[in-house]
Amino acid sequence: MPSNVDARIRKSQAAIISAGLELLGRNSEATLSDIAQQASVGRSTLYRLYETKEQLMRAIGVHCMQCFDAATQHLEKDADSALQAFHLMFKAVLPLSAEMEFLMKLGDAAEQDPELDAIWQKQKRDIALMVDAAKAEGSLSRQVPTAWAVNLVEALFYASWVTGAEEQMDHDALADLAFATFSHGIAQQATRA
Amino acid sequence: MPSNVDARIRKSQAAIISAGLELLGRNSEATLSDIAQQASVGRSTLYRLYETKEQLMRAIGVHCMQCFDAATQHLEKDADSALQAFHLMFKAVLPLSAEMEFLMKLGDAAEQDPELDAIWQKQKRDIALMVDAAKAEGSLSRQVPTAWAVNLVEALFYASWVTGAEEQMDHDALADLAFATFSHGIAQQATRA
DNA sequence: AATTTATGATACATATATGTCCCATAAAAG
DNA sequence: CTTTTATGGGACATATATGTATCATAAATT
Repeated sequence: MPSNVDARIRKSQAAIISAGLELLGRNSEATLSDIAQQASVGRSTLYRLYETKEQLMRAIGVHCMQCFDAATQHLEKDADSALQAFHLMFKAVLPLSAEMEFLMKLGDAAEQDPELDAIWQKQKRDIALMVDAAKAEGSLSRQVPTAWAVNLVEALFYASWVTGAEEQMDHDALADLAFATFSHGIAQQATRA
Repeated sequence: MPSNVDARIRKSQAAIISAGLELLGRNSEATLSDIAQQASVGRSTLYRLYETKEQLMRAIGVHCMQCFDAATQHLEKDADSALQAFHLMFKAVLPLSAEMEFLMKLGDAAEQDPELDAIWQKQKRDIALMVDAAKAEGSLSRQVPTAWAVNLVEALFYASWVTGAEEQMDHDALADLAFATFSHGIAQQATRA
């Protein structure tokens, strides 16, 4: 899609978002000068495209959400069951490590910004729906609070990301570990003597 | 213990550490002025006691580690099994929510500071020893990488802390949830048809 | 090819957090 | 009670990130 906006702008924006994702992900106090340099873009251009630092953070946050949405959109269609959807989710999300790192490190900054917080809460609501579907299906225990399950998913993202960074494990193996931990951890105990 | 240091210094230090724990935990870009004010202490006093902001962060980090150590020291003695030690650990650690929040939000700042990083790594090594003990005992699966189990513990701390902040759940219930998720999640599957 | 438009470099203004110094005062220590 | 010592407040210096404005140049759109 050509999109009726100047090609130079699109190029600059892409470079800035990518650089910001990397630098702000690694160190949330990275400077706009650092980001401009990393993006091979003049500092003026950055300020022309994003009025303030918060707007840049917001733009990157939105970008991350779009990535997540794109990666997780078709889960419910492709999955055999509501539970399996979580497996596909881990497989789809773990490769987005840069975006994950950004959202992780974002943390407190997100709470202050209403727009970023809205994004974050929407993600959680989507996961909550998946949890409820799995409960309705009978594959997740109704004893487990939905809020716990949702936060557990986030936590498993975190654990996967950290483990992937420390050890040299590929995303697929991590996704399997995460899903096994998730499902066996809060699955309804089928047959117990 | 009177400790041969002036009573005023001890009082100031305690107030500063407490204020820093709270403010830096909530927003890692809190100002030294903010902290001094919250501690009801002159800014000069803060600078007299801690030469730089990093030193203050370090001091708070050390304080947190001491709290964790104090809370988890007797686990292995009191626990019936290596696995149960994790249950006691969750119960002991979750009430330290301020310290947890600080260490969570610390994140990237810790990696930069060698002393804080050393503290962090030591914590992980201690947990790794507990994991290995539980593996040796046969209550945790040897299939699960120790690194994964360690990061899972951290992740469950995170999930517990977030859930506790969102919902109004008491620490004991959260500890039970976390332990159940942990043990059923990576436990050796006893009898499976 | 002509025109429009984004770019990058530079200079400039500003706010703010950090860190230092000093001194009268108050509170411990002896 | 006397001496020692930490405190708090204020003034001061400094570095640095943010944000603004200008303009010649280069790259797109037409």
